[in-house]
This record gives sequence, structure tokens and C-alpha cells, in this order.
Amino acid sequence: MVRTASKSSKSLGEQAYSMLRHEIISGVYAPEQPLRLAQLQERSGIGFSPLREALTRLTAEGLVTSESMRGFRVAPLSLDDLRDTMETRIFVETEALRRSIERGDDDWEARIVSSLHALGRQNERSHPDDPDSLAALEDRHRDFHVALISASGSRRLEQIVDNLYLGSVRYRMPSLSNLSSTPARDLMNEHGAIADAALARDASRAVELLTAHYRLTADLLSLAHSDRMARSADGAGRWALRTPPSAEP
Amino acid sequence: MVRTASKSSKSLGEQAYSMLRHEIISGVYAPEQPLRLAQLQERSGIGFSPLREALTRLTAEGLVTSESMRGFRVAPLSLDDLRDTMETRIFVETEALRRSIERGDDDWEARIVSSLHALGRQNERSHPDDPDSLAALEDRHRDFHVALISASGSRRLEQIVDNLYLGSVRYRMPSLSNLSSTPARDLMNEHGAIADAALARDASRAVELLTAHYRLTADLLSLAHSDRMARSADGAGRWALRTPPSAEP
DNA sequence: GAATGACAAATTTTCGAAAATCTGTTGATT
DNA sequence: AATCAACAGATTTTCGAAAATTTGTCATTC
Repeated sequence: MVRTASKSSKSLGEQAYSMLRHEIISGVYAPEQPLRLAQLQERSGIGFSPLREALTRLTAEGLVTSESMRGFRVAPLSLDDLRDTMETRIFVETEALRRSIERGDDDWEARIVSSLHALGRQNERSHPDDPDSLAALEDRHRDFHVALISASGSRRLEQIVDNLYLGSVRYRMPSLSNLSSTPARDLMNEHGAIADAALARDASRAVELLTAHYRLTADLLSLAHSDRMARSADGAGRWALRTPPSAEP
Repeated sequence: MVRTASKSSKSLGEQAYSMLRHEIISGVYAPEQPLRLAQLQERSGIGFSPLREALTRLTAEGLVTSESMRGFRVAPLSLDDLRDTMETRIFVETEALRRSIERGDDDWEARIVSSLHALGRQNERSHPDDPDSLAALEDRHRDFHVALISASGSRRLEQIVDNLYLGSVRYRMPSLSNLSSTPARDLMNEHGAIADAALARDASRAVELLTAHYRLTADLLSLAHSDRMARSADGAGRWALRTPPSAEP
């Protein structure tokens, strides 16, 4: 029913993967909601095999859970997991940042400057009501953090960072519109300060700023998340943003 | 052709997954060797769909690589990756160990004692010529290291440890027979010392011992690995241990 | 009324063939 | 000789139906 709308060069499996990944991240499906193959096929026009492949991959990445003969569900969210994820990010990314500051060359500096610039531009351009622009903003945000640690010299560390980012972005998306407009927080300033410290090769300051940045994010997201939990306790405001295809019993 | 030989309660996809995982880890297939569906179907009697699912999952876990319309291959091995993986293990596991020593309760201590004991028993029982006993030894070894950090309080950290273990075990397997019989190394003593320090809540000593343990492992594996690379350069001793089903051009 | 079992519906999982894509070869052309 | 197109064979990817499994219902029994 809903068009797939993607590049034709990728296999259907890849298309299904990016589609589902995007939909889960942006909260189209509620946590723990079953992902039924017939339903997904209906929605996307993609057959069982590619859908299954995508779901298997998402399961391995932690966005989806599966039980042996009972199919797939959107992975749950919890305050504990949010905290754990953010603290682990701090632990891993500060190390990667230290190493990058130690080893970074001109290209690394250039990547930081340019990704920070792109983030700023998208930030001006983005509007809280436009989901596409928010997704783009999220991508720029990710690019910046990737750039910061891109001279760590450890492929493994970078993979871990990427995976942890994926684990945390789900908590951010639904409240991004709130956050970016919160006057109490000037994200661009925080990012700029981190970039400055990194470029000045001031490792301890950069690490300090990055840690504060993530701790603050964690706290704000915790707040937003417990709000949501509270609200979804009464039946009124359900979580799913679009097309809750069939309410759960 | 080759019997599947597994519990019937699991889906074929799961069976295919554990089978392939085991075969790749134990070096049945050479790194970079293409894994052709027809071939795997022949070998296992399992259909395309479950095999594909298993390969997708293994790809997400880093044991297999895939290119869009060219199928799957066994992931490559390299000295750089070995070093990176081991250093990252040190970084992550020492932190997890510190936290476990801080937070561990009676159950944690019991898990350490019992897994160390099981490791010792399997070590006596194992014979270098029996692949099954070596696989069992490897499992006990893993259990012990998992037990050490099992009180870290961070699910994410534990997942990362598990994934890194998977990344490193491939380097160990083929040379396990050499290693365990090397007189220069008394693995059981190393493990015992680590366990003692952990149980005595001596964090810095435990971390020091664990680091030395992994560094030594990394060095020995590096040696074994460059030996293999050198030997496989001339055509004679190919890498694959069993059934190189059809030589690559 | 609770528990049990049998049956029907819904869903996942698997298979085998068809479609799409890649690889290598042959032969014609420049 | 090098380049290229067309073709055949091999391989991956996808589809749709069949098989296996779980879930829900309803009558029967205790």
C-alpha cells in the first residue's frame, strides 16, 4: 500500500532493511509491537523473504526481538536501557575521542569542521513539524559525532560507537522536536565547544564536555521518556505516531 | 549430505546459524572463501531461506561479509584486526571487571569459582586431536571470562564483550592445539591468578593480570597467524581444515 | 465452574521454482 | 592485439504456495 520509494540499485532486502530501520527509529511502531509479515508485506509490497532478511538483521542489531516460532517484535525501551546505553557511550566514545585527539591529522580536523558546519546549516533549516528535516538533522548530528572519533585508529571501537548510537537514537527521535526548541539548551554551542577543544588538542577538556553533553542528553531523554510512559499508562495517548495498524489486546 | 545433527526444537534457521557459526569459527572454511548457497544446501540439507537467514545474521555479527548481488564470504582475518580486537577487548573487559569487583555479590563469586573449576576439568579431559573436546574447552574458557564480568551491571557492556569474544575466537581455534600444549604457558595458572585477585577484590591486580593474559594471547596468536599466512603463500599447505569443497581459481 | 481436548484460524517457517543479476567466453569489429 | 556485444552458464534473489506451529474457541467432562 505505502510506496517503498527507494533507489532501485539496492536489493529488496536492503530496501526493506532501511525502511524498517527508519520506521522503528522514528517511532512509527510502538515498542514491543508485533511485526507481522503479512502486515509488512501489505504495507511495503515486499515479499516474505526480503522482509524476513531485514528483520533478522535488525534483530542482530538490537532494534527488533524475535522468539523462535512467534515472529518478531519491536525491541522494548526502558529507562534502565537508556541510562546503560548512554553511560556506555560515554565510556567508549571518550576513549575514542582521546585517541583521535592524539592521532588526528589534517583530514580529521577538516572532517570535524565540515560536519559541524553542515550540522549548523541543517539546524537552521529544520522545522519541528517536518519529519524529513528532523531525520536529516539527526543524520548530521550523527555525522558530527562520527567525525570527532574518526581518527581513533580502531575499527572495532568505531563499530561499537555506531551500534551504541543506534541503540540510543530511538530514545531521542520522538522528542527531538521538543529538545531542539528547548531554550534551556543550546545544542550548537555545546557541539561547537566540543569541536574547539578537540581541535585545540585539549583532550581532558574535550572529554569533559562530551561527557557533560551526553549526561545532559540522557537526563532530558529520561524525563521525556518517563513522561511518555506515564501518559501511555492511561489509554488515551497511544505511542505509535502513524498507522497503529491493529491495536493490541 | 552431511547430517545436521541438532536439537529438533530449534527452527532450521537457528540450526543453520549455529552450524555455520561453529564451522567458521573452527576454520572449516578459509577466510574470504565464498559461501555458495547451493553448496551449503548440499552439505546441510537445509533450504535456501534458512541458510540465507543464518548468513544474514552472521554478517551482522561480523563473521561473514556480503556484497549486494554477489553473495556471502567468510570474513577475512588480518594481523591488524587481531591486534585491534584484542586491545579493544582489554579496554572493555577491564572496565567490566572493575565494575564487577565493585558490585559483585555471593552469586558472582560462586560463578567464578564454578566456571574456573569446570574449565580445569575440561582442560584435563581435552585432547588436542579431538575437535569436539577442544570446542568444549573453548566454551568453558568463554564461560569463565563471562563469569568474571557478569556483575558489571551493564547489559550493553556485556553484549560488547560477547561480540568481541566472537571476533577473536576465530584466531584462536586453529592454533588451540599448539597453545594448550605449549610448555611456556600455563593457562590454568593465569586463570587461577585472575580469579584469585577478583575474589580478593583487588581490582588493580586483577586488571593487570587480565591485561597481561590478553596481551600474551594476542602475541602468541599473532605469531601463529603470521606463520599461517607465510605458509599459505606457497600453494602447498592450504588453510581450510576439512573439505575444501572446490578450490578457488 | 474449572479443566481438558479437539478443532479452526492465524501466523510463522520452509521449500522449490522462477526471475534477476553477475561472470566468463566466444566471435566479430576496429 | 584490443575492445566490445551477445550469449550461455552459474549464482543470487525473490515470489507464492505448502508445511509446521502457535493461538483462540467451544463443547465436553469432571
